[in-house]
Amino acid sequence: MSLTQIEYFVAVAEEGHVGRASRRMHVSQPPMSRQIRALEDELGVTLFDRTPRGMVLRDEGRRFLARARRVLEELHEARREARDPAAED
Amino acid sequence: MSLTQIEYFVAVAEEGHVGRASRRMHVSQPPMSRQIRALEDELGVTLFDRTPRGMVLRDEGRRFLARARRVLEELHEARREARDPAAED
DNA sequence: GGCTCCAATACCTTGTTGGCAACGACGGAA
DNA sequence: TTCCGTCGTTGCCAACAAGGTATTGGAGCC
Repeated sequence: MSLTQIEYFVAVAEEGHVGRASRRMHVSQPPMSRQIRALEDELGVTLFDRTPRGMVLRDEGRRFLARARRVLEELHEARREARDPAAED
Repeated sequence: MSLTQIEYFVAVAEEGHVGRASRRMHVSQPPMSRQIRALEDELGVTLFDRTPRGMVLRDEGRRFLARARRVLEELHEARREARDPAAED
Protein backbone atom coordinates (compact mmCIF):
# COMPACT_ATOMS: atom_id res chain seq x y z
CA MET A 1 0.00 0.00 0.00
CA SER A 2 1.25 3.48 -0.83
CA LEU A 3 0.19 7.00 -0.06
CA THR A 4 -0.51 7.44 -3.75
CA GLN A 5 -2.97 4.58 -3.67
CA ILE A 6 -4.69 6.08 -0.65
CA GLU A 7 -4.90 9.49 -2.30
CA TYR A 8 -6.26 7.98 -5.49
CA PHE A 9 -8.80 5.95 -3.58
CA VAL A 10 -10.10 8.99 -1.70
CA ALA A 11 -10.32 10.95 -4.94
CA VAL A 12 -12.31 8.22 -6.69
CA ALA A 13 -14.56 7.77 -3.69
CA GLU A 14 -15.29 11.48 -3.63
CA GLU A 15 -15.75 11.91 -7.36
CA GLY A 16 -17.54 8.67 -8.05
CA HIS A 17 -15.62 8.36 -11.32
CA VAL A 18 -12.10 7.23 -12.09
CA GLY A 19 -11.95 9.64 -15.01
CA ARG A 20 -12.98 12.68 -13.01
CA ALA A 21 -10.72 11.71 -10.12
CA SER A 22 -7.80 11.23 -12.47
CA ARG A 23 -8.26 14.72 -13.90
CA ARG A 24 -8.37 16.12 -10.39
CA MET A 25 -5.15 14.33 -9.49
CA HIS A 26 -3.52 15.22 -12.81
CA VAL A 27 -2.93 11.68 -13.95
CA SER A 28 -4.59 9.61 -16.63
CA GLN A 29 -7.28 7.03 -15.99
CA PRO A 30 -5.30 3.84 -16.48
CA PRO A 31 -2.75 4.33 -13.70
CA MET A 32 -5.49 5.33 -11.32
CA SER A 33 -7.67 2.40 -12.27
CA ARG A 34 -4.76 0.04 -11.74
CA GLN A 35 -3.83 1.51 -8.38
CA ILE A 36 -7.37 1.15 -7.15
CA ARG A 37 -7.42 -2.47 -8.17
CA ALA A 38 -4.00 -3.08 -6.65
CA LEU A 39 -5.28 -1.61 -3.41
CA GLU A 40 -8.30 -3.88 -3.47
CA ASP A 41 -6.09 -6.85 -4.21
CA GLU A 42 -3.78 -6.07 -1.34
CA LEU A 43 -6.62 -5.55 1.10
CA GLY A 44 -8.45 -8.58 -0.24
CA VAL A 45 -11.60 -6.47 -0.40
CA THR A 46 -13.69 -5.01 -3.20
CA LEU A 47 -14.07 -1.33 -2.36
CA PHE A 48 -16.25 -0.23 -5.29
CA ASP A 49 -19.00 -1.58 -7.44
CA ARG A 50 -18.23 -0.82 -11.08
CA THR A 51 -21.26 0.49 -12.90
CA PRO A 52 -21.62 2.03 -16.35
CA ARG A 53 -22.14 5.33 -14.57
CA GLY A 54 -19.05 5.15 -12.46
CA MET A 55 -17.68 3.77 -9.24
CA VAL A 56 -20.04 3.22 -6.35
CA LEU A 57 -18.60 2.78 -2.87
CA ARG A 58 -19.47 -0.44 -1.12
CA ASP A 59 -19.84 -0.61 2.63
CA GLU A 60 -16.29 -1.91 2.86
CA GLY A 61 -15.17 1.06 0.80
CA ARG A 62 -17.05 3.49 2.99
CA ARG A 63 -15.38 2.16 6.10
CA PHE A 64 -11.98 2.21 4.49
CA LEU A 65 -12.57 5.76 3.28
CA ALA A 66 -12.88 7.04 6.83
CA ARG A 67 -9.61 5.37 7.72
CA ALA A 68 -7.89 6.55 4.59
CA ARG A 69 -8.82 10.14 5.32
CA ARG A 70 -7.36 9.91 8.79
CA VAL A 71 -4.08 8.65 7.38
CA LEU A 72 -3.94 11.61 5.02
CA GLU A 73 -4.87 14.01 7.81
CA GLU A 74 -2.07 12.73 10.00
CA LEU A 75 0.29 12.99 7.11
CA HIS A 76 -0.77 16.56 6.56
CA GLU A 77 -0.18 17.37 10.21
CA ALA A 78 3.23 15.76 10.10
CA ARG A 79 4.23 17.88 7.14
CA ARG A 80 2.81 21.02 8.67
CA GLU A 81 4.58 20.50 11.95
CA ALA A 82 7.89 19.99 10.21
CA ARG A 83 7.42 23.23 8.34
CA ASP A 84 5.98 25.18 11.24
CA PRO A 85 7.32 24.04 14.64
CA ALA A 86 4.98 26.45 16.42
CA ALA A 87 2.04 24.29 15.40
CA GLU A 88 -0.08 23.26 18.33
CA ASP A 89 -1.95 20.30 16.91
CA MET B 1 7.05 11.53 0.91
CA SER B 2 6.27 7.84 1.01
CA LEU B 3 5.17 5.35 3.62
CA THR B 4 8.50 3.63 3.17
CA GLN B 5 10.33 6.80 4.11
CA ILE B 6 8.18 7.19 7.20
CA GLU B 7 8.79 3.60 8.24
CA TYR B 8 12.53 3.96 7.68
CA PHE B 9 12.60 7.18 9.64
CA VAL B 10 10.84 5.64 12.63
CA ALA B 11 13.18 2.66 12.54
CA VAL B 12 16.28 4.85 12.49
CA ALA B 13 14.89 7.06 15.23
CA GLU B 14 14.24 4.01 17.40
CA GLU B 15 17.51 2.24 16.68
CA GLY B 16 19.76 5.26 16.63
CA HIS B 17 21.71 3.70 13.76
CA VAL B 18 21.02 3.47 10.07
CA GLY B 19 22.79 0.14 9.91
CA ARG B 20 20.83 -1.44 12.72
CA ALA B 21 17.55 -0.02 11.42
CA SER B 22 18.29 -1.31 7.95
CA ARG B 23 18.82 -4.82 9.28
CA ARG B 24 15.56 -4.59 11.17
CA MET B 25 13.75 -3.52 8.01
CA HIS B 26 15.57 -6.08 5.88
CA VAL B 27 17.17 -3.62 3.53
CA SER B 28 20.76 -2.48 3.15
CA GLN B 29 22.13 0.72 4.62
CA PRO B 30 22.47 2.83 1.47
CA PRO B 31 18.80 2.87 0.44
CA MET B 32 17.79 3.68 3.98
CA SER B 33 20.37 6.43 4.30
CA ARG B 34 19.17 7.93 1.04
CA GLN B 35 15.52 7.80 1.99
CA ILE B 36 16.22 9.55 5.27
CA ARG B 37 18.04 12.31 3.48
CA ALA B 38 15.32 12.56 0.84
CA LEU B 39 12.77 12.93 3.60
CA GLU B 40 14.79 15.68 5.23
CA ASP B 41 15.18 17.41 1.88
CA GLU B 42 11.48 17.28 1.19
CA LEU B 43 10.57 18.57 4.63
CA GLY B 44 13.32 21.15 4.51
CA VAL B 45 14.38 20.08 7.97
CA THR B 46 17.35 18.20 9.41
CA LEU B 47 15.86 15.44 11.52
CA PHE B 48 19.06 13.84 12.83
CA ASP B 49 22.52 14.87 13.89
CA ARG B 50 25.04 12.53 12.33
CA THR B 51 27.64 11.44 14.84
CA PRO B 52 30.38 8.82 14.67
CA ARG B 53 28.21 6.78 17.04
CA GLY B 54 25.09 6.96 14.99
CA MET B 55 22.06 9.11 14.34
CA VAL B 56 20.84 11.38 17.11
CA LEU B 57 17.34 12.81 16.88
CA ARG B 58 17.07 16.57 16.87
CA ASP B 59 14.13 18.34 18.40
CA GLU B 60 12.61 18.65 14.94
CA GLY B 61 13.07 14.92 14.49
CA ARG B 62 11.48 14.17 17.83
CA ARG B 63 8.40 16.17 16.94
CA PHE B 64 8.19 14.58 13.53
CA LEU B 65 8.57 11.14 15.08
CA ALA B 66 5.37 11.55 17.07
CA ARG B 67 3.53 12.52 13.90
CA ALA B 68 5.08 9.76 11.86
CA ARG B 69 3.97 7.16 14.39
CA ARG B 70 0.42 8.40 14.21
CA VAL B 71 0.42 8.07 10.43
CA LEU B 72 1.59 4.48 10.73
CA GLU B 73 -0.97 3.76 13.44
CA GLU B 74 -3.78 5.05 11.27
CA LEU B 75 -2.48 3.03 8.39
CA HIS B 76 -2.47 -0.05 10.57
CA GLU B 77 -6.05 0.60 11.62
CA ALA B 78 -7.10 1.07 8.02
CA ARG B 79 -5.62 -2.27 7.07
CA ARG B 80 -7.08 -4.00 10.06
CA GLU B 81 -10.54 -2.66 9.43
CA ALA B 82 -10.45 -3.79 5.83
CA ARG B 83 -9.52 -7.27 6.95
CA ASP B 84 -11.80 -7.41 9.96
CA PRO B 85 -14.99 -5.37 9.49
CA ALA B 86 -16.03 -6.14 13.08
CA ALA B 87 -13.23 -3.93 14.35
CA GLU B 88 -14.43 -1.28 16.74
CA ASP B 89 -11.52 1.14 16.64
C1' DG C 1 49.62 5.72 11.93
C1' DG C 2 46.44 1.81 11.63
C1' DC C 3 42.01 -0.15 13.01
C1' DT C 4 37.06 0.03 13.75
C1' DC C 5 32.56 1.79 13.33
C1' DC C 6 29.63 4.92 11.45
C1' DA C 7 26.99 7.19 7.38
C1' DA C 8 27.30 8.74 2.59
C1' DT C 9 28.29 8.29 -2.41
C1' DA C 10 29.02 5.94 -7.07
C1' DC C 11 27.39 2.84 -10.10
C1' DC C 12 24.43 -0.55 -11.82
C1' DT C 13 20.14 -3.42 -11.92
C1' DT C 14 15.47 -4.20 -11.12
C1' DG C 15 10.76 -3.01 -10.02
C1' DT C 16 7.16 0.22 -10.22
C1' DT C 17 4.53 3.99 -12.13
C1' DG C 18 2.62 6.65 -15.73
C1' DG C 19 1.08 7.64 -20.60
C1' DC C 20 -1.07 6.30 -25.06
C1' DA C 21 -3.82 3.29 -27.66
C1' DA C 22 -7.20 -0.09 -27.91
C1' DC C 23 -10.81 -3.03 -25.94
C1' DG C 24 -15.12 -4.52 -23.44
C1' DA C 25 -19.40 -3.57 -20.97
C1' DC C 26 -23.44 -1.10 -20.46
C1' DG C 27 -27.26 2.21 -21.40
C1' DG C 28 -29.80 5.60 -24.34
C1' DA C 29 -31.41 7.34 -28.72
C1' DA C 30 -33.20 6.75 -33.17
C1' DT D 1 -31.95 -3.58 -32.93
C1' DT D 2 -28.25 -0.89 -34.27
C1' DC D 3 -25.36 2.95 -33.35
C1' DC D 4 -23.18 6.04 -30.28
C1' DG D 5 -21.43 7.87 -25.98
C1' DT D 6 -19.61 6.99 -21.46
C1' DC D 7 -17.45 4.33 -18.36
C1' DG D 8 -13.50 1.31 -16.54
C1' DT D 9 -9.87 -2.07 -17.92
C1' DT D 10 -5.92 -4.14 -20.32
C1' DG D 11 -1.59 -4.23 -23.39
C1' DC D 12 2.42 -2.25 -24.39
C1' DC D 13 6.19 0.72 -23.85
C1' DA D 14 9.01 4.62 -21.72
C1' DA D 15 10.49 7.05 -17.57
C1' DC D 16 11.44 7.10 -12.82
C1' DA D 17 12.39 5.41 -8.29
C1' DA D 18 14.16 1.97 -5.10
C1' DG D 19 17.36 -1.44 -3.83
C1' DG D 20 22.01 -3.91 -3.91
C1' DT D 21 27.21 -4.16 -3.96
C1' DA D 22 31.37 -1.92 -3.66
C1' DT D 23 33.74 2.01 -2.14
C1' DT D 24 34.75 6.39 0.09
C1' DG D 25 35.11 9.70 3.97
C1' DG D 26 35.05 11.11 8.74
C1' DA D 27 35.66 10.51 13.82
C1' DG D 28 37.20 8.10 17.81
C1' DC D 29 40.46 4.43 19.88
C1' DC D 30 44.62 1.72 20.52
